Amino acid sequence: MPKKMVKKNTKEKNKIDEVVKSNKNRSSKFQLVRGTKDILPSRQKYFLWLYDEVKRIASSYSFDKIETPILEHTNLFVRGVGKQTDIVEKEMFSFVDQGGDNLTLRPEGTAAVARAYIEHGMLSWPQPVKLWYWGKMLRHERPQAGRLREFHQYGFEILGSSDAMVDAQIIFITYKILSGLGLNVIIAINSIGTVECRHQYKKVLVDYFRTKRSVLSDVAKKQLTKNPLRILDSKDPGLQSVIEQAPQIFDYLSQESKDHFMKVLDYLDELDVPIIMKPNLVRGLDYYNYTVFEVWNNEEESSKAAALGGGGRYDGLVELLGGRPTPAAGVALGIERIVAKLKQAEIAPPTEDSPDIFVAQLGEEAKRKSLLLFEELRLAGVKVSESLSKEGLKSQLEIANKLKVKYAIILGQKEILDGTVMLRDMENGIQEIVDIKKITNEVKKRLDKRLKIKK
RNA sequence: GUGGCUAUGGUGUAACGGUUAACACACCAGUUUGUGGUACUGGUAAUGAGGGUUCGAUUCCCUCUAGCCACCCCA
Repeated sequence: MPKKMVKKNTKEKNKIDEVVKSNKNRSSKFQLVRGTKDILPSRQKYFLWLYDEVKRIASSYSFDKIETPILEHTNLFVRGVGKQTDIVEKEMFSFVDQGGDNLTLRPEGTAAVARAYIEHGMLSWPQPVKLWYWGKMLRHERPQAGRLREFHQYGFEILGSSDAMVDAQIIFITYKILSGLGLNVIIAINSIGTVECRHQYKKVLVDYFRTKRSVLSDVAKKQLTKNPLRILDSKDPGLQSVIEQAPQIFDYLSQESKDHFMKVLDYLDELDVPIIMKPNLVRGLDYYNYTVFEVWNNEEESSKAAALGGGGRYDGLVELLGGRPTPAAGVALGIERIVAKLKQAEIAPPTEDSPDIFVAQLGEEAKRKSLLLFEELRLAGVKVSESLSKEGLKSQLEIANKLKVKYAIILGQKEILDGTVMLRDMENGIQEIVDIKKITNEVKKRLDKRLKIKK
C-alpha cells in the first residue's frame, strides 16, 4: 500500500509540474477562468432576491426543491439531451476522472431531474411530481454578453402527467415570477408534435428548402442535412422570406397533438399570460415534444437578443433514460440573463433596512464588554451593527454614519467604571448617559416611539 | 468553434516613441491623542502576460490570456 501511494503521488506531482510549466496562465496575476464570474455583494443582492421570489412562488404552487450533483455520467446527457445537439457535440465540460469514469459537469438540469425521478422511484410518489431547482450549469461555449461558461439556472419540472394544464402551469408560474419582479415578458410558443409528426414534417421541409438551395447560406446547407428544423430559427435576413413561405409544422401535427396544443393555449388565455405564436420556434434539445416555448423580454424582437428561458414537454425522456414511460414538462431560466434585464430596466431589489444601533467601543475592556452588549441587543430583536476591528472612535462613528444608524452606543473606559453607556442620537448629535443595565430597554423604547411617529 | 474590436491604480477616465504615467471617485491616515456627515492636508495603488523592433516602448509589431460584438448555438 505505501508503495502504491508513492507511485500515485509522483504521478500526480508530474501532472502538476506539467501545469506549472505550460505556457498558459504563467503570469503572476491570476484571472478568472474564461467565461466564469465572481458574484460580488452588489450583484448578489439580485440573485438573493430572485431566489426568494422563485422559492416563494414554487412553494405556493407546491413544487418541492431538488438538488442534483454538478457531476453526472457523460452518457446521461449524450442520451438525454441528444447526441446530435450542439450542447453534447461541442459544449460539454467532460473528462475522465482518476478512476476512469467518463464524467461531465452538467450543461443543463432536466436530464438529471429525470434521472433522479427514475433512480429514487418517484413513480410511486403521488403523481405528478413537481420539482424545482436552482444551480450552476456549465457549457464550453465562447463567452459573450449573456453567455457564460458557468452560469446559473432555475427551473421547474412536472413529471407524471400529460395534462395540458401541466404545460400551462409551468408557463404560468414562469410568467408570474418574472412579471412579479417587474419585468415585461412574453412567451413565444409552438408545438412540435410527436416524433412521428416531426419526421414527416422534416421530409417536407427538406424538400422545400432543396428547391431554394441557391439562397441558402453554407450554414443553412449544413443544417439541411443535420437538423433542418434549425433553419427556421435562422437570423439570416436573406432567408426570412423563404422561411415565411416554408411549410408550417402545425399542418403536420397529429390530431392529438393539435388538441393538446389548443388546450394549452386555451388555459394560457384563461390565465392571461401574454403569448405570441411562433410557428418557427424549435428547440435545440432533442427531448422535447408537443409544447415548446421560450421566454422573451417584451420590448425586444424575439429573434435578436437572448432568451431568458425556455422549456416544453418531454414525454419521452424518462423512458429514454431507462424509466417507465412518464409524460413530463418543464422550464429552465437563465438567472444571469434575468438579472441583466432587471438592471437594464433599472429594477432594484428591495433595499434592506439599515441597522438601528451601532456599538462603538474604546479600549480593550470596553471591546470585550461591547461583545456582550451587542449580543444582548441582538437577542432583544434590535438590528445592531459594529466595527470591533476599528480602534478610534472617529472611524467607528464614520462607519456608523455610513450605515445610517439612528443611534450609536459608545462604551469607553469612563463608562465601564461608571457602569453606564453613552447613547448618541446620530441625527442631532445629542448624547445621554444611560445605565448599562437599562440600555436595551431604553433603546427599544426609543425605536418603538420612532416607529409610531413614522406611522 | 470562425471573424472583428478592445485591454492604464479598486472603479471611471487622461496622456506621450523620451525625465517622476495625470485626474476624479473610492480606500487609509491626519487637522480634533473620546465623537460621524461638510472642509482642508497627506498616503496606498495601474500600463493584462510573454517576446520583438528601438539608444529608449504604456505607445509600433507578434504570440498568449481575457472581455465585448457578429456568426454558430443557447439560459
